[in-house]
Amino acid sequence: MPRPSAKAQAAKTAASVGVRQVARAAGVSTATVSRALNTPERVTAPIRARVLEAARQLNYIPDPAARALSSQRSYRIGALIPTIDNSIFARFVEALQKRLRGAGYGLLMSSYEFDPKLELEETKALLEGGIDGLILTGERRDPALYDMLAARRLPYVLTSIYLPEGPHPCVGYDNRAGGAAVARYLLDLGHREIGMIQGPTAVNDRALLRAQGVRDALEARGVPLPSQRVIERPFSITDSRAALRHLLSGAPEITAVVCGNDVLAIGALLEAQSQGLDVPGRLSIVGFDGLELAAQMSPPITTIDVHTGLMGRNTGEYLLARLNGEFAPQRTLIEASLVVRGSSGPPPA
Amino acid sequence: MPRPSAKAQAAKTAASVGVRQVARAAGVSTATVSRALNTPERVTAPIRARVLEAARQLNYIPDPAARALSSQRSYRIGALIPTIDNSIFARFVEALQKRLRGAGYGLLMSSYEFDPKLELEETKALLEGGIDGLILTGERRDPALYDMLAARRLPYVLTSIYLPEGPHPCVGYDNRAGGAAVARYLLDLGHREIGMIQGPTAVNDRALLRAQGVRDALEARGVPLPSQRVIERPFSITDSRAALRHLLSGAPEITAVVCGNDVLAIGALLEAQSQGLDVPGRLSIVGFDGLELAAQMSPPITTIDVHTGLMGRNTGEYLLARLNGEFAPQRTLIEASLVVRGSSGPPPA
DNA sequence: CGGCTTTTTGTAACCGGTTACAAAAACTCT
DNA sequence: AGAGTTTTTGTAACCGGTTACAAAAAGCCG
Repeated sequence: MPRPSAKAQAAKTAASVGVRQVARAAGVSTATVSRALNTPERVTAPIRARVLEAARQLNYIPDPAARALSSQRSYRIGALIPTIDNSIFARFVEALQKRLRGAGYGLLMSSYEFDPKLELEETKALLEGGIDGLILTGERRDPALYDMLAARRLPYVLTSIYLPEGPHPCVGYDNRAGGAAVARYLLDLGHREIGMIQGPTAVNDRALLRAQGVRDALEARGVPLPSQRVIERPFSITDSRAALRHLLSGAPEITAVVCGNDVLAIGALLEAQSQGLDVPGRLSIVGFDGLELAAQMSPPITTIDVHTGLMGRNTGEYLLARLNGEFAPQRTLIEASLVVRGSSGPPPA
Repeated sequence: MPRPSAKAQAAKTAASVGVRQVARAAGVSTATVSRALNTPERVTAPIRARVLEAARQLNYIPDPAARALSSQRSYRIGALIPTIDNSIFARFVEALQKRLRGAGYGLLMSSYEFDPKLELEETKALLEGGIDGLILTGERRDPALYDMLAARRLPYVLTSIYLPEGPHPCVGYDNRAGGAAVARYLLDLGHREIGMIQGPTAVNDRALLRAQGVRDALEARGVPLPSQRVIERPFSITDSRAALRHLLSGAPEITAVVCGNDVLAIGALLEAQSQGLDVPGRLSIVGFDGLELAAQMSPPITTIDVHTGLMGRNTGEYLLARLNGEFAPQRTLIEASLVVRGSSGPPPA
């Protein structure tokens, strides 16, 4: 009965090259092959050369699952992005991915459309799929999520936000200071009748901080911001256009509108123009983020550039350092700079 | 010497719950646990209940690496997207991800910025990271990439393109027909002096097909499209604005511009407006893709809606079917529909 | 009710790497 | 040269699931 051999045969035929094959070809042990590939400095030069040559000749590709199982590392990083439907995340993800790829890590990205429940679910799915680290956006979220991370001791980092204190590592910019900066800029131009179209503050702490920054600055100069001049809307052009209509009908005296991000600002600009309002002559509009499109509108939109490419690189840097057991600063502040363009100017005389 | 036991001890302490623990708790074998979780119908109801209860109580989470190693499946799908900096891919990816997640698959997305070399590299990285299937955009690319897929027998599918024949499975729309449709629409309006701002045809077969469709339609009606009325540019607002300037200076008589996608159309519209040209009175502008932003511009832009959400779902569907050994149609045509809006009208009298 | 088929469950090998530990080799120094 | 130390290499266990095969249990039928 040729049973067992037949089975072994079949298995062998299907099997591709593994460490054992490479080891045999190079005349060394499997341990040496593994070392030659992963920690080359722990193997003498001639042997290393033999192994690498054998691996090359056999066209050896390590099995990622086997590696993950035995090393207890998946070489995968998860990233939770509120939505990919905003190109502000494009540069971030691109830079992040580039940094991680260079270190042998893959990126698993999920979006949750600003829905905390979905965020929790996606996190669960990422954890169960096996990741070595996680990237989150902002701080506020279901505490259960942080519990899960703690239970697994999973390295993570918050982005798009800078927290001067608290337990969470972060790489991001100061939303509140940014909000204050645009508000001060408008005040300095002479605006006193100011309105605001803010993002969804309940589920988005960046939107909340930006709005608070604006309030801070206005309050400091004694300029009021009554609630009927503040409208909260999701980040969409359509919603923003409706918001501006509403704002102007309720408070036609306003001369400037601060928008929670550039998407809202673009919507506001389009609406103002289709109403025949001169921007910035009649109405100044300022945004936040630094989208390419904002710069290309007519007039180009004044905004806060938050340098998300830089943030992406630094975020990758942070996680890689943590995963390698190296030092990584708990907080990294990304500069955010006011970019003055044509959509803002002095109020009408 | 308590050596071995000490070691075992340490290992056990660190170890979290696995199939063995669950099996012991439920009073069954590890095989039964595995079956109860993965193929519940192969286990009697009472035993299944016991196992599931034990797993729940112990808070058991299967190790994805171990599962991948022994089942030879990573439960991961790779997707290569030209760029995430175009929200047309946002809906696609979102829908795709939703479908895959629902079936227990994670999505590894990479972008390559329309660079074929980078695309090849990213593919290699994805393959070496372990994926069960791959999603590509368009057909034309380095043949080495297809070779790699063939060598591994990796299921894959092309998207954003529909190929009536050829070896590759695809889920996508007919770019050429779409291009012809917009051109015919303009012809029907009475336009005879038509220009085109097309995408990078050398590295992007969708852009090429769209342009060909336009040429087809014009030729069929005997309307010329001389080369000085065709400009090729990368998909960016900035480039598109420059392109329109150039086009109008070289051929001021044109009354309509066909754009390779909505990003180009938006740029063209912005440029036309900042030159004080009436759209559509003086110049009609049409795009391709169906971005939200295009619909929100003033005037809203006439375009071809390619239903990428639907495409995403169908793409997921296709790969899942293939991975489960079920039947999956080799080609799926996604409808693309002309959406007439305010940016187009009859030529000036 | 005994023999035969079908279904359910258990045992243990296996996936393909990594790494603890031991053995061997190379190096140091008196 | 030989004892002691350090470095290099090999052996084999291990990671935590899945699954082939065998054994046991259940179902069927004359």
